[in-house]
Amino acid sequence: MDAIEQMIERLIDKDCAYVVSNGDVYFDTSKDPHYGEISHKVHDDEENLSRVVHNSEKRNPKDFALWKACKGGEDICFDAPFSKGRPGWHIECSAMIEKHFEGDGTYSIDIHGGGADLLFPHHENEAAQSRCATGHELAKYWMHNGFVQIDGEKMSKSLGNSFFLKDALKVYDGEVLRYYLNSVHYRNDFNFNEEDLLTAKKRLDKLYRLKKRLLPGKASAVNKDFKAALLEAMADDLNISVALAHIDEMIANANEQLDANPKDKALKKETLANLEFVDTLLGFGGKEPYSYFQIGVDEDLKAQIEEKLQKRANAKAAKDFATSDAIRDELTAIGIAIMDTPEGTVWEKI
RNA sequence: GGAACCAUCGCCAAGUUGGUAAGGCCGCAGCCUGCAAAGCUGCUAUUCGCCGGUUCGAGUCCGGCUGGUUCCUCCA
Repeated sequence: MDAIEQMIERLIDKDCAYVVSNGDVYFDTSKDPHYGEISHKVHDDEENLSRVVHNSEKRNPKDFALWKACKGGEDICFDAPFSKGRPGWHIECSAMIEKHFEGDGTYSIDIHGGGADLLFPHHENEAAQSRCATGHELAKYWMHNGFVQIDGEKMSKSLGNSFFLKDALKVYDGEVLRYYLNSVHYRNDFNFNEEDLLTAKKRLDKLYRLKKRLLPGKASAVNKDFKAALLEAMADDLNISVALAHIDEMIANANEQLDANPKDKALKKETLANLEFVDTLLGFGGKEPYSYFQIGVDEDLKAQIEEKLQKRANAKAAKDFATSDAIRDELTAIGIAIMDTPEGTVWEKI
């Protein structure tokens, strides 16, 4: 509260803010030549076209409250030099940032993020009051993310279409959700649906299948070109799509080379290092691959699967393919996919 | 009513100094396999919502239209 009050007082002293008759304090947007630059709002005096009726004591239609005077009754109020009341919406952020971040004299902080709905008026106002109070810019970069929608609709409790991660996590590995949610550029709207989530899972699955081919083994050094390509993509305003494309390409190349030479230790070690780098940078691919494919399968089911696989192995050895295929169908029916490899049969929960 | 952002292959999605369309899913063909699955190879947008304009050249710039999302009041 002290920091808030001090910042408001400073704005009043600099004539960037004014107190009206009821004790409200408003920021004078006309005193800030850069007002509107973040949200690309043009200065227009045709504010009477707005469907909103404004406080008549405002000097300019876009002036906003730094401090709201106490309305009495149950209203929570604080004592301040200008009036008894409470802070406006935006001032808390500006005050907090100034108090806790040193800045470099040009910017208080490097990056300020938030949802696209906060772009205006919140961030515009926050930036304006900080700019006038401190004499320098609040943030070097403003990043606004799009919204998560459910089947084309904004996710909200009132629409009844919200979901909780804890429910999704019962069915999907957390990394699948992370991969999916991060697979689209942060600024775009994100239409959440299970079909696309499954597509994301298929992509992550490929990474983990490759990892199965790499283990056991130790990582050596990450491939320089691969690392550079990923960093370049992410440095370009977090271009995750390009980064994921590089990862897909790396996976395909590794698989191709392993097909040609399954015992290429140097390749395995480097690829393992590549995957470790992906995990460090993007937060997926770091798990033990067999457990990744077994989420949601308890010990009981696991034993049943192993038993069926043993029977199938016996049938295959006896060339009884009718039986072995029947067992495979049984497993498929309960969501277990199997694949025969030179090292034996492995299974995955789909 | 005003404003901002967005609109690319069946689906998801890159493409910011304009130079001739990444990647993934699906699908098709092939290799591999007892058959599959997995993996690999090849193929799959003369075209970027629509209409104009600028330019030697536009998905990329400008204008208009259509469609979608968001903001323009309080609370944060």
